[in-house]
Amino acid sequence: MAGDEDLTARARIRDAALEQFAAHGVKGTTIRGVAEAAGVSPGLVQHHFGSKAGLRAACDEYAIEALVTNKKKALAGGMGDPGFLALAMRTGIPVQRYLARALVDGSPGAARFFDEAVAFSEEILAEPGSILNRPTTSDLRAYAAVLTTMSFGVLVLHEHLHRSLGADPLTMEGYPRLGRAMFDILTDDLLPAELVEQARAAMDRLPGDEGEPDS
Amino acid sequence: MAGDEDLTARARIRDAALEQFAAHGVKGTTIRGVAEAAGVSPGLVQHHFGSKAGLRAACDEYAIEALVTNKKKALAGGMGDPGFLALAMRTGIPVQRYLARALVDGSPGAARFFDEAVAFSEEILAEPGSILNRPTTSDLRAYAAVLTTMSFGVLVLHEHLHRSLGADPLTMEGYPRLGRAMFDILTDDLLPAELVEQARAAMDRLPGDEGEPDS
DNA sequence: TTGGAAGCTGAACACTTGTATTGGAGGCAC
DNA sequence: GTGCCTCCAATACAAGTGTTCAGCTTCCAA
Repeated sequence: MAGDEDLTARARIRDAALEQFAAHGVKGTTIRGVAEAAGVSPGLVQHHFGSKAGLRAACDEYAIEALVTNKKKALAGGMGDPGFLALAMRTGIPVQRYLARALVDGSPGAARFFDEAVAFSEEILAEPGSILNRPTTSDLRAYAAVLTTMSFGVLVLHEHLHRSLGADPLTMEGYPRLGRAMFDILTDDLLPAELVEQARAAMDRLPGDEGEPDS
Repeated sequence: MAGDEDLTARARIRDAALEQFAAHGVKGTTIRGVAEAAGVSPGLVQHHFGSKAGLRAACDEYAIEALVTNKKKALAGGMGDPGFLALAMRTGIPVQRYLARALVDGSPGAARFFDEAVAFSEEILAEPGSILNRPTTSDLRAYAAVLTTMSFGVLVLHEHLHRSLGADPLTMEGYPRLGRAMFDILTDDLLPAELVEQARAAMDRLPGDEGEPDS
């Protein structure tokens, strides 16, 4: 927001688009809206990105690149983190919000991003010398996928969490409550053993399920 | 899909709209598209619902009502469930998908729905004689909110889970893997005690956080 | 039979959308 | 200066949008 004038017009357009896409979705944002937010003419958006699809592709690329860079930094910094969580905390908020929305709107980049996050999770979970305890599951892939989904879910629905908690969990003010709650949930034995057994048995009786297929 | 012809045109329009809203978002669905899917003329949509906003409001109302009805049935049936989860499984898939999308697109109905789900979760968690173990947290509200968010997150991002797992977790074929993974995750002590302590301490050092505010 | 209300259609209107085009301003090599 | 490039604004246009409206059927009570 501050110091926007330092950026090139192209960068300002990209940033504005990132924000608009995140806030209103792909269909909901207009070239004209992005142009106005960036303080340029609609024509310039076309000039730099060719089309709305091109603009979105540029946002995808930028967001993923920003996230990868950050991930490398986080890992190099040596902070042991439970997969996505700590990473997400350190990454630019606009980028996160953009990816969260892209995940719902269905961009190819976001899908790739999600899949990589799952693979990364699975890798960490399987690692013998991991910081994490070894998960007790016979279906590591599903374990990783669901864990990833839950993490991203918090991102995607942060607006509702904001309303419910009174502070945006994606900001420094709101994050601690979210983080503590997640730790509590992941640490707690919320489900009584009998209930779990009962539910597992029930699911075993469901049709169309034969063990855990995997590639 | 089958036997649609039995429904009144109004109901067919509503069902088609529910599906289109879920699939393409509010901005992405058109009156003409809904009309075509329902096999009626665009004019009839206007006739029955007045406007696109009216159509959406009707979908909101219908979806929530369908869910509430189902919840009552589930509770009356006496199946102890961990809040939303089992409930969601028994509710109509289109309704779920619609609400998931509405949660992201931001409809008043969906927001209310989310808040009620949090309240319901909190209630069950606090209940002394609950089927669940008592959660160990000093911030029950955040606990319930995050738990709810995670559950809904699975719903919102089910498309990606589908891609990652090879089967839609919202169908009978795909659900067991999702369910088992969720149980594993909620049951596991994934995070080592030292790591949790360390992270909690780190969050205590964050600025802008004074205990847990509550209403 | 008649009248009117309800269900329903298709065309038309006003507006927004993405995109294409034209052309101007400012720097830079020659 | 001249030509040429990039950056940029303004306008124009075709497609798609929500919405309106006149008129058609169908049904049912009086």
